Amino acid sequence: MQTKLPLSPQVFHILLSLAPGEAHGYAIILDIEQSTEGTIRLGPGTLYSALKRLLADELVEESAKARPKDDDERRRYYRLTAAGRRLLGAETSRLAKAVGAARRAGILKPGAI
Amino acid sequence: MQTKLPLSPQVFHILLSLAPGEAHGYAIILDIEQSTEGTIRLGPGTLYSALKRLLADELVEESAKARPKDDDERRRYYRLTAAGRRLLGAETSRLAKAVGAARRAGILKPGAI
DNA sequence: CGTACTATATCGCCGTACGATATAGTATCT
DNA sequence: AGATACTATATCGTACGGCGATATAGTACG
Repeated sequence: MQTKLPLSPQVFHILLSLAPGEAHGYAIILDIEQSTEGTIRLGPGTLYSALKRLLADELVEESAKARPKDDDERRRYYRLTAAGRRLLGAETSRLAKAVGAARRAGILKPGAI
Repeated sequence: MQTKLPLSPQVFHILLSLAPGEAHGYAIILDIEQSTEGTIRLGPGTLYSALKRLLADELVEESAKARPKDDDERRRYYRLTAAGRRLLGAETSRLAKAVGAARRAGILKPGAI
């Protein structure tokens, strides 16, 4: 994968899901669906293949976190690397500029978020 | 093409380029490169195939605008349809929410745009 | 005891981003 | 005049990635 901008919306949301801390794959799927109000839905093919690429590019790493003893054994936890966090920041900044340009072009209704 | 969200960054910028008014293909390429400071660069393959799809989906239409008499005859001008403008607005709103979420997650350095 | 959910993983299809190439007119430089 | 670069659109082939389908299997519920 090209580790440069722009990121696909899917990859951006995967990284964003990992920003607060570690999460396992299925939790990422649910989090993205919830936080985007259903606009972005990842199937397993999208998520696990994207995670594999992110691991290979060292933007994400697997974390051997201390699990509570009733945690589902199948879960694998992931977290951002420093490079992943930087890339997420760069993409966020790019998107913020794009939104600003769209605003200036009068795309959003006055008062829209 | 799916006329629903999310848009690819490339398609988003093509629509955004057409927001102020009509433009021809090559002008779109130059405008995107300039407005993104070189972050997004479309090759002809990307632009013209995307335009073809946007025309087929009636998000963009060709405009027979009044040309100045010294205008390059080869140029073909495009403009947003109402549906295209709505879609661009929906995508902008989606991106604004995503940027807001990233901000709340502390991704951007304090003071960043 | 069947249905649904949780959880990860792989396969294959298909759309699309992209570079290469083609064509050709215009502009600039020497 | 000839070479080079830029403007402008178009098509082709490839490669990557998003995505659904499928597999596996454990958990939860009624």
